Amino acid sequence: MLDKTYRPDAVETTHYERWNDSGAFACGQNKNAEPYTIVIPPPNVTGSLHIGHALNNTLQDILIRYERMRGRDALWQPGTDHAGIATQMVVERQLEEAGSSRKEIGREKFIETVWDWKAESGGTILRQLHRLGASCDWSRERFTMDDGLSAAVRKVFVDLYNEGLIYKDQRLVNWDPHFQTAISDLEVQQQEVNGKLWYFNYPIEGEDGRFLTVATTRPETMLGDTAVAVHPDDERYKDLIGKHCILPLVGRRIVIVADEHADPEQGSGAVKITPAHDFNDFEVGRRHDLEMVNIFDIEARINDNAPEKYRGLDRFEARKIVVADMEAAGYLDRVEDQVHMVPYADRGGVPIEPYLTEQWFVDAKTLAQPAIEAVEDGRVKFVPANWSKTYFEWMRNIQPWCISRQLWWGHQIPAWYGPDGEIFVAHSEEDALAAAQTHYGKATPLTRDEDVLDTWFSSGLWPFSTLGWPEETPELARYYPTDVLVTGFDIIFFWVARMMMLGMHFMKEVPFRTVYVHALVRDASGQKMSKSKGNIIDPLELIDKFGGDALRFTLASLAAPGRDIKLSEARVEGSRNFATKLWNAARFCEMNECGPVADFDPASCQQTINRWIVGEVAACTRDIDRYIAAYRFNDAAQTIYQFIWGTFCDWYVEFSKSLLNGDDEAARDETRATTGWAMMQLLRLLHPFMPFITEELWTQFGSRDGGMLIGEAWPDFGESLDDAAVRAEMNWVVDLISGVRSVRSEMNVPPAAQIPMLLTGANETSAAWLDRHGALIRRLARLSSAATGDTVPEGAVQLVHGEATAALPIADVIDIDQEKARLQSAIAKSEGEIGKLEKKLGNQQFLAKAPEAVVEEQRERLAASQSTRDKLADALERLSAAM
RNA sequence: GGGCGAUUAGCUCAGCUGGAAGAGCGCCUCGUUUACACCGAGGAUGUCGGAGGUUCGAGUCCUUCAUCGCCCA
Repeated sequence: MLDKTYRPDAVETTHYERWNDSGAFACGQNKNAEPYTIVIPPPNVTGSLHIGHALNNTLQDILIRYERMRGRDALWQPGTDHAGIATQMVVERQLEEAGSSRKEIGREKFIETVWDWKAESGGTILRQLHRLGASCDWSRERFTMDDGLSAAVRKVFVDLYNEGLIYKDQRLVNWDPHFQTAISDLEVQQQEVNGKLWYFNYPIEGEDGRFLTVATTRPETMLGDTAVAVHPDDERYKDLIGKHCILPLVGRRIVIVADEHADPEQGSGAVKITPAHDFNDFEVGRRHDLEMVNIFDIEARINDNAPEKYRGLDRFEARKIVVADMEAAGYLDRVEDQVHMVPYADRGGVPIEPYLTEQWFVDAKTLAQPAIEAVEDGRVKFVPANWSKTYFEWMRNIQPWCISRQLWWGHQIPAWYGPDGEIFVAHSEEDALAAAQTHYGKATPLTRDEDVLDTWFSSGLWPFSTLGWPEETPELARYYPTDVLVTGFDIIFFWVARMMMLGMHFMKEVPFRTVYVHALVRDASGQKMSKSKGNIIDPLELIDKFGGDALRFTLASLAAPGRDIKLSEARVEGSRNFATKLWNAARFCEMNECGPVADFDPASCQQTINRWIVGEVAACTRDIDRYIAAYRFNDAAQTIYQFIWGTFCDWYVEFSKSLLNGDDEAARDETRATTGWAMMQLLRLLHPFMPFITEELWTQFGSRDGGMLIGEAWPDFGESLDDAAVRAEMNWVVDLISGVRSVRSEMNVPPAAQIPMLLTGANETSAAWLDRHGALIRRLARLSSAATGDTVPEGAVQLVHGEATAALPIADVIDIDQEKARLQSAIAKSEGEIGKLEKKLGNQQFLAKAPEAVVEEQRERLAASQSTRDKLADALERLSAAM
C-alpha cells in the first residue's frame, strides 16, 4: 500500500542508483536504433550546481529520456572542462593558505597538485546532477584534460598551424595584470565606474604659449603617448597637422596627425594617442606608422620606457603622481567628473590592461566562414530562430582569437623553439626534435613554449573529441553530428561559435543540427542572481525541500522560448503538490484494484467513459509529442499537468467511481483495467519531466516484469482511439454537471442537500445520454434524481443546457428575486453576444471576404446564443408566472 | 550608437501561422462526499502600455511614441 503522501527524499536516490547501476543510461543498448545525441555543455570542474545548470540539464534530460523511450539509442555525453584560470585560482589560493605558492613549488609540482585537487574536489557538479535525475551516460564521462582529448587538442593545433590558420603575432591583447596572462575579449566585463576626465595641455613645438588640449580618463598612459590626433575636417586644428607637440613630463616630440578617430564633438576635439595601451589608438598607430611605446610591465607597473621618476609605480599610483606633476607644471587644464566604462577581468576582478605582447592567434575569420554558411543554409537551426542573428552578428565581425594563456594549468602549446627562435610545432617533443635535426642538420636542443591554450580551444572540440576523435572510433561514426545542443545565450560566442568553427573544419560536418537557446533564470523579482546580491536560489535546497521532480517540473513549465525565467519557491511548491496529486491518484488506483492487466486492449472498451479516457490519453500524447518536437517545454508540461489534474483526476476518476462501485461486473472489470492502463500511460508521459515519482509508482505497482519505467516505450496510439461522438457525449455530461454545480452554488443550495433535477425539452440524444450517465451525474452534481420531463415544475431554478433546460425544483430554498436577477443577467449576456454576432453577420464585407467556414461558425454561434436567450426568457417567464 | 526583447487578471507569465481573452499562485464563498486539505466545489478581477495604420476582422501584422530589460560598441 502506498503511503499517504509522497516523500521524494525517501526514493529519489534509490531510483537514481538503480537506473545507473542497471546501465539504463548507457548508449548503444540497441544497435539497430537510430542514435540521438546530446553533449552536455561541460561545466567548469571547479563549479557547483546553480539554478542555471539545473534548468539547462533538466531540459536536456527531458529530451534524452523522451527520445530513449521513443526507442532511439540515446547518448547524453557528460563531462567537465578544466577551466584554466578558475582552477589555477582555486589551487593557488589553497597553496597560499598553506603558506606556499605556485612559483615556489614550480610548474611540474603545481600541475600535480591541481590533479590531486581534481581527484578530490573536481566534478562536484556532476555528482550534484544526480540529484536532478540527469540520465547521462556516466561510463563515458570525459574531461578536457584527459589524454584522448589532449591528443585532439594537439592535433588541432598542429594542423591549424600547418594550414596557416594558427600564427604568432605581436598584438594588443586584454591583459590581466593579476594573473599575468592574456584573456579573451569575452572574458572581459565592461563596468561602469565614476571616474574623471582630465584635460591636459600639450605645448606645441615652436609656437610659444600655444597648446593642444587633450582629454583622458587614464592620465598615466600619457607617458606612452606617441601622437595627438585631430579630425581631418576640424578647422580649428588644420594648421597643426604634421606639426609636433612636446609631451610634458617626458619631453618626447610627438606628431599631430589627422585621423577620423578624433571626434570634433568630443572634449576639445583632439585626442592623445597611446598605441601600446588602447585598442583604438593601436589602430591609429598602425594607420600612421606611429611608434608603440609600452610603458607597463606584466604587473602593470611603469617600466623603463618611462622617465625614471615613475618607474616601478603601479598604474593607480602613477595616475596620481602624473596628475599632480602635470598640475604642478601648469599643464592641467581642468578636471571633470565622468562616468565611463572600465574593462574588468571576469575572474580575479582587476581592471584589465590592453597590453602589447606576442601571443598565438587563430585565424577565426577564415574558420568562421563555413560556420556562418552552415547556419545560413539551415544545416544548423537556432531555436528560437532569432538567436541566429546574434550568432551572425558576432561571427561576421569576428576578431583573431587569442588562444595562448600565460598559465600553467591547461594544454601546453605544442611549439618548441630552437636557439635562434625557429618555431617547431609538433605532436610531441620527439617529433619536434626530429624536425629540428632536419632543419639544423644536427641534433639541437629545443625549449618548449611555456604557455597553455585557452580552455575554449579544447571545449570547442567537445562534440567530437569526447567521441574519440582523432581516432576513428565507432562512437564517432555513430553519434556525430549530435542532434541538439542545449545552452544559454551567454555562451553562444564563447562556445557555440567555437564548436561550429572547429567542427566544420575538422569533421567537415556540423557539430549539432539544432541549438536550443534557453533563458536565464532570475529570482522572483527578476533580478539576475549573484552572490553579491545574496539572491541566489540554490537548486539543491529546493530539491531537499520539494524534491528533484518538483524542481524539474517547475523549470520545464517556466521554460517558454525566448523569455527569462523568474523562479519563486511558490511555483516549486505547486509542482510538489502536483506530484502529490498524482501520488494520490495512484493510491486511488491501488485501492480500487486498477492495475495493469495483461492483454488489455484500449480499443476494446465498451463503456463510454472508458472509451473517452483512452481517446483523451492518445490526444494528450500527440500534444506532448508536438510540443517537445518544437522545444516548447512549457506547453508540454502544461499539457500533462492539465491532463493529469483536470481530465484524469477531476473527471475520469470521479466518473469511474460509479462503475467501480456498481453491480455490473463486466463494466467494473473493464473500468479497473482502463483506469490502470490510463495510469500507466500517464506515468510514461510524465516520466521525462518527473522521472523519480513516476519510476517509484511504476515500481510499486506498474511493473509487471520488474522492468523499469525508464526503459519503457513511449505511448503512441496515433488517432486509432479517437472517438468524436464519445467526446461530445462526455463534454455534454461535464457541462451539465458543471452547470448544476454552478447554479447550486450561486443559489446557496447547501452542498449536502440532494435535490431532484428534471431535464425538459431534451432531444433523443440528450435523453439517452442522461439515461446512460444518470448515476454519475447524480453523484457529481449531488442530485436525488435526474430524469427527463415535459413540464418545468413551478418555482424551479432553471438552467439552459444545449437544446434542453434543466430544472431544479427547489422553490422552498431559493430566493425568487435572486433567481430572477440571475436569469436576467444571463439573458443580458446572451444578448450582448447576439448583438455582436448579428453585427458581424450583417456586414456584407465580412460575408464576402471571410472564409466560408468562419462565416458558418459565426452563424452557428448566433443560432446557439439565440436559442439560449429564448430558453432563458422562457425560464424567466415561468418564474414570473408562478408568482 | 548598433542589435534583440518585453509591456495581457493583484503577482508571475502562456496565447505558435490574425477569426469567441488563458494558466499557476494569490484573493472571496462553501465543503472533513470512503485517492488527495500538498484537497474538493463555486466565484470575482482584463478598453491585452499610448496613438495611428493594414484588414471583413488585430492581444496577434505595420508605423510611431512611452517605459523597462539584455547583448554588443
